[in-house]
Amino acid sequence: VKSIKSAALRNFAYRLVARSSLTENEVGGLLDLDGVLKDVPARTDIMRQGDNVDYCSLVVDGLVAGFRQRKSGARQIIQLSIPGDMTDLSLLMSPSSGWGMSALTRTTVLRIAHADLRRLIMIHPGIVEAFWRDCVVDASLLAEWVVNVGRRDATARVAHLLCEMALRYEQARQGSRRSFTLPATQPDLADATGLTSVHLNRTLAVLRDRAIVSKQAGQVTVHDWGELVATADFNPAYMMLDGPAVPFEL
Amino acid sequence: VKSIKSAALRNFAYRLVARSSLTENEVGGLLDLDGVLKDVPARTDIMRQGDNVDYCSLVVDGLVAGFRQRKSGARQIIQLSIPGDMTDLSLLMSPSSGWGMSALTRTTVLRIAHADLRRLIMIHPGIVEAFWRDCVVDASLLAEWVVNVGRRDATARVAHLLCEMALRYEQARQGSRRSFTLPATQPDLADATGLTSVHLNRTLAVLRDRAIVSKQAGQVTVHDWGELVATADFNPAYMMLDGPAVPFEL
DNA sequence: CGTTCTATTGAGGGAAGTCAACAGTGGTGG
DNA sequence: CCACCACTGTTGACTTCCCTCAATAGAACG
Repeated sequence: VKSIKSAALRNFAYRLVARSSLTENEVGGLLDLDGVLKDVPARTDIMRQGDNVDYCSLVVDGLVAGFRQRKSGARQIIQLSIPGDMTDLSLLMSPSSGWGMSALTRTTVLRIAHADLRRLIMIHPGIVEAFWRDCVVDASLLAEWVVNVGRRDATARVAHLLCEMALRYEQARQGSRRSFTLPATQPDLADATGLTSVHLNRTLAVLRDRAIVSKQAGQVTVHDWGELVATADFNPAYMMLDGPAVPFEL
Repeated sequence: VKSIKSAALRNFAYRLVARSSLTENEVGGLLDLDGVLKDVPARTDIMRQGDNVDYCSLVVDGLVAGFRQRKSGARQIIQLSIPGDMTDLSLLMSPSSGWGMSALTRTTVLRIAHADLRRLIMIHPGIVEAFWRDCVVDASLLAEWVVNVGRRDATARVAHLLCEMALRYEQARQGSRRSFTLPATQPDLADATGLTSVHLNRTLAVLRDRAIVSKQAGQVTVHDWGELVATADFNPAYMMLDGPAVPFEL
């Protein structure tokens, strides 16, 4: 149990360090965090929109979707969180959750109290910056999702989502861009791309028939990365993967 | 000139204070900021995606759109900034601009150096929180835009955008939700909603014919706010207008 | 006073949605 | 251990919402 927690915290620290310069001391503070492990079955809500909670959820294993729902029931997935992601760091700055959270597959999360996180950022200014920057990165992904559903047709949309997830899993050292595990169902992917599950199915078939990418029971295999990038009109700049910015100082 | 600047800074402080508790001292620090006023003609780029700048832009007057563009040229507007908004506070956490900025109408912005803003947040921890929270609010708007283009039809989409802008102008004390000035052309609104300008025109016609809302040369008149909210499936919770959260402390 | 942008309208086409049926699959409980 | 059941994936036929192309009038701007 202890090793599971520390592995998860290491993944989280790794994600932060990819974009922010942290001192050894600060990384140590991150790794010293503790929380409560929660196992969540597939297809169950972790949090509802508007809920007030006093902890953040670090994904240890599985896949978590943030979503908003219309009165009609139509669901739009806003964000996908993979192991090593904190699903809702922005909760530190907001009294209640801006969107619902649902486990798409069997998932385990580590709940870390806001009080602990706040204590940490009071001590280490570099961590404030890293957390804030993490929220900015999430916003940049959101902006690209607006472009995705707003200005790409179904094929490009699905291809783009797969490009993004490929690089994220690769960056998190959980597979490569050529092959990774994405335990989301077709209805889930439809909700993430603003399509219906029927049309998403047809779109995946097109990408498979063109020998670009295929998905079998959660396993995504990219046969032609170049073609995938081309059909998605994918430019990874928005993911801010270019390494840490200059340290935060005057 | 001096009074223009300080009015703009007051508007900005007002926006922050609506969601964050700041001390008098901190507000004073904000109001003491200074920068360079820039006049920008209508339909001109302020910043291109990927540009590196060392200042943030506070909208003094006019309307600024943040957008991303596909290789094909298709443009998606990501964000609209009205007077009192800082267009790109997130630049403090990112080496280069994640999206382009364009003035939709004749606009004047106040450029404030990153160094000055950083100096301010080094001194006042409450301002760090306020800035960070401002980025979180922007992300929440982005999330709702994903829902908008992903899961609403054209009528609801346009209605929703108008609801959001109505409350924002009202909140910023620049008109009321029944009547406000939105100096965006129909092609602009189309780019913000993921529609074509032709279809946006027809959609506006529908809303006008139903006596819900009409737009004449930048002036938006809401004839039936309840109907507008209903057709938009609008729930303002995501705008975080419920006043300041508890002050930031342990 | 032309030029360019903006708003409007029509006709036709196409991408994605809807409804429906069925096969595969995995989990669960008897 | 097997049988059931719910979920997932797949396919077909039909519909519809939105796009495309095109033309024109009006407004803003130099």
